[in-house]
Amino acid sequence: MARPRSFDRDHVLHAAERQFRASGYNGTSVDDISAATGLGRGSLYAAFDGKHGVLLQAMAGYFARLGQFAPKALAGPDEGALERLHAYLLRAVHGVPLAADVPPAPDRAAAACFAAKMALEIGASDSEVKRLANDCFSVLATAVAECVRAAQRNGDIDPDADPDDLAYLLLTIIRGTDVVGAYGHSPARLTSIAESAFALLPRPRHR
Amino acid sequence: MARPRSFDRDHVLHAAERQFRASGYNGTSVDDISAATGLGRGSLYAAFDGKHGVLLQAMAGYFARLGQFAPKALAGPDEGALERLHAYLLRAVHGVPLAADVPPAPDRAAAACFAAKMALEIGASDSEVKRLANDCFSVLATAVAECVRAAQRNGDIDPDADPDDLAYLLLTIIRGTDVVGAYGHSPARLTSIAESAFALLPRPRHR
DNA sequence: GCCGTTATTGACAACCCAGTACAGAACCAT
DNA sequence: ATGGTTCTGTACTGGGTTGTCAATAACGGC
Repeated sequence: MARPRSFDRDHVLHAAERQFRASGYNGTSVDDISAATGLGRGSLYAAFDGKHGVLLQAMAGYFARLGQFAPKALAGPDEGALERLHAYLLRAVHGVPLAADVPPAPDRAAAACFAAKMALEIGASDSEVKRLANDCFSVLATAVAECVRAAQRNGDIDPDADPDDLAYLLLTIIRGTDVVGAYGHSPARLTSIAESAFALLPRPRHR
Repeated sequence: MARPRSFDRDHVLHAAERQFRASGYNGTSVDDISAATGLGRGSLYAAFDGKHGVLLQAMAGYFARLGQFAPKALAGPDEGALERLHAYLLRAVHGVPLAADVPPAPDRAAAACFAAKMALEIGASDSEVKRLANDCFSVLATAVAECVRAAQRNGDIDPDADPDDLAYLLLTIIRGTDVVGAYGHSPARLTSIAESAFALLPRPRHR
């Protein structure tokens, strides 16, 4: 009946996300997005309603990927919960893990949580971005807290510890490594931070 | 001999810092800086060499304030070291503390570490900003590590723990709360994160 | 094969921005 | 007072930005 789209929507949004990640929101022009995605200006406006629309929809796509991967990586039987937490922490510290085995990104600066980066840059004046970013955080917090509870059931974490508090703390550390990574610190340093954090998790009092 | 400056250099840089904090680097125009500082374009260029110069010098001023306050807040006798660490952590979580008793900022978003915010936004493509930000981090890391060592000498922290690792971890948490704060979480939640982190510090094995 | 419908493209206009140039003002030494 | 020097504000320019528009291309039902 009518001419079909010549591009894959998710693919375009992902390319735009990479661009926003690399240059920030205010640092990327519509022409940059156009070059990164291969789409002309007109198509961008027709399909996504301009720069801000691209951002919102790219963040929604990011949120969807996050909500799909994180629970999968953290859920499972109680026996392996602590080890899953350990593995997730170690990977997250080198960039938000969004796929099973692919390392998140070549350079650390481009691997920081997309939602966090946008929230820090424009969240103060863009409540929609702020809300979307918070949603991303909530999904992760829920998944991590559930994993902590599993580890508690298995006797690997102090049952008196509040699993939600612990989840918030762990995610705060992960987000903190985004910043420390942006300073230029080595992956080894970030791994060391993650290991230190993991070692401090409260173990059961009496064995 | 010649006409003297009609403005206070540090005062101007501080106003510019506030503006950069509120809108980001790419989000503030020279006119914004002009309005925030009360200086005309000409003066800005003559005194600070344009927008980028203003940023660099504002960051240098921030670094200086940081290097002056943090060691003062953390240094002292071994007996009080753990408590100083506690107090610093609790305050830092609500914004980088730069003065003795003034609370850092009214809203949390504007209180995030200036250096960290700039490093995340443009550090990937501006090595000078990246270096300055890292300097800020190093000053804090040194001061915190020294305080950890003092607490270890006093028997309040496990002497087997690596004080540098611990300092990095604590600062990572503090930087992480900048991000979590930007999501819009309440001060109470941030305090809770800080208390959780403090509670997990490794205490001496046998009392 | 034609036609309605939708995507795509490139160009265009209005606007904003960084940086510069110039003219005037303020100060101090003499 | 006056002149030399430096600060201050404003107007200007070249470049880049965003959002829109009209013309063109592609597809599928008929």
